[in-house]
Amino acid sequence: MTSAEYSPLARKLLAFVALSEVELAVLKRLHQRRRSFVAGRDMVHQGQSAQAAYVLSSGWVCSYKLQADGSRQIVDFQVPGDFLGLRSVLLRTSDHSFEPIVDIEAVEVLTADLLDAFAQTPRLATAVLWAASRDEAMVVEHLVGVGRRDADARMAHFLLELGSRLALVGVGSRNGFNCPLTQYHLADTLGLSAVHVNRVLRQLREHGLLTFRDGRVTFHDYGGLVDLADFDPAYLDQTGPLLK
Amino acid sequence: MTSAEYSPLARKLLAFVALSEVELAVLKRLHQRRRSFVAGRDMVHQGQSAQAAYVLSSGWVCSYKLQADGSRQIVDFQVPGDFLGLRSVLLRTSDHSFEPIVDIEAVEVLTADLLDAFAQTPRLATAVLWAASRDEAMVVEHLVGVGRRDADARMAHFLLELGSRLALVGVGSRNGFNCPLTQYHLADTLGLSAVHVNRVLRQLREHGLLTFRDGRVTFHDYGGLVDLADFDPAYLDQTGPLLK
DNA sequence: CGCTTATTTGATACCAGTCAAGTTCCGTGG
DNA sequence: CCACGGAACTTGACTGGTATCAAATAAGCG
Repeated sequence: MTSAEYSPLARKLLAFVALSEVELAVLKRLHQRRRSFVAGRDMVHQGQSAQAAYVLSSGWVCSYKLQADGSRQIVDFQVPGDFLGLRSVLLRTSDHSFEPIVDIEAVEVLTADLLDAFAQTPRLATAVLWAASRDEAMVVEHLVGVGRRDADARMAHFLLELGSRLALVGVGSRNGFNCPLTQYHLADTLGLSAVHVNRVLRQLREHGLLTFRDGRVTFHDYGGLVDLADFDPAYLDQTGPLLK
Repeated sequence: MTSAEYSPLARKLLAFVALSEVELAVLKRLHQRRRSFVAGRDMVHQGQSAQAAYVLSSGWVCSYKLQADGSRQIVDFQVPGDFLGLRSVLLRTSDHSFEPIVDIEAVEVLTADLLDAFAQTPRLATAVLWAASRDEAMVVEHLVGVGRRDADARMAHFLLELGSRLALVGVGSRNGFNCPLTQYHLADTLGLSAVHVNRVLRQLREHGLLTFRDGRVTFHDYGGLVDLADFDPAYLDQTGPLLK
């Protein structure tokens, strides 16, 4: 089997743990049901108990939490191959909502099937734990940004991280990437107001660092951005299977 | 075997997954080596690759990230029974540093032993995944606070969460809890300056909500704090084993 | 073409940071 | 026993980064 034939999830997990034919087969049985969701309409609502998780096949999703006062905080974004709602399933309560940024395709994974698969193939559980750890590392980096970086550095760091993640799955490079997000998404991600996001983007543009325009992010001065944001992609990169 | 005889880690995992005698025995073999660390001196340094994780037996630890400009962001706190450095082990790079707040006792868990144990007893891997998910849920809640709550609500939410966590392990109640943190710890946790932390604490005190003084947090108006912080402890609570 | 959504810009207000100085508390050594 | 030094805490005055309010301009879309 060549790499191209694997599902997005298999490709992701293979970066962490070398899986046998048997384990890959178990993995394959996990997700049979394909589902589509349209942009802008929530997939799962906060507080709702989830019986299924998803693996994103195509499109972008963000997960966020709403506050009593109506403001929202976007926690992270999922791109193809990412898990979606794994924590909701494990903790038996959806503590997030999920919004598809564009129309998406996802495969459903039932809780019971997932737990069965873990019992059958321990290495699979380890692989998922690994993937979850990487996701947590991104949330941690996000927290640091919101807590301790000013608006410019926060924006630069976020867009650099997103660029790196997309480059890892083959979409985008050091020159930039296509990006369906609105400035409101950026605001809710970075803990800023939409108005200020606009000003920050203007500043970055006027300083010759990057442009965010017409659904595309273009990096004009990658090194300058890395300096500004103190960006270190170590936590994203996985050079090869950790467990042979 | 009665509950009191379990190790802190076993007690924690039993809240998520019912473990057999065999699994508990595997768990017990995992941590044989006890280690102590003195307050204020880092256990693991950022960037250093870790070969071992720890389970905290007694004391408090915080994990944090340092920025190039010298500021730091505390990501979370560990109290007895919590994992420490699990992500560092899994991702083979320590992306945090750990500071013992007071003198602590911890048991060392070697990476290789942990992975072996997962292979032998899949349910153990599932249990650890569960525990890691709860930890991530706390980081997410922390992110929301820093991104979208003003300083007062942020402080109130943090102290309420800490109180609830401590109550779960039997230390502290709705009246308050003993707290070895300095106002600098609070500042680095909440993304505020130490000066402003002091002002916020004064306000909360003057409004009759809580006092932070002489190593003790006292809640004067629990309901008022819950309102101010929009606090919902659902993500902390685990009513019983999810996997029988 | 008129509606809505996204973006842009200016003016003003306020939350929280910074700087500076002072207090309390405690441990240590003379 | 007291003097000293350091760490944590406290308070005031001022500054500055972002939010908020308001309005104008573009860009899709039925």
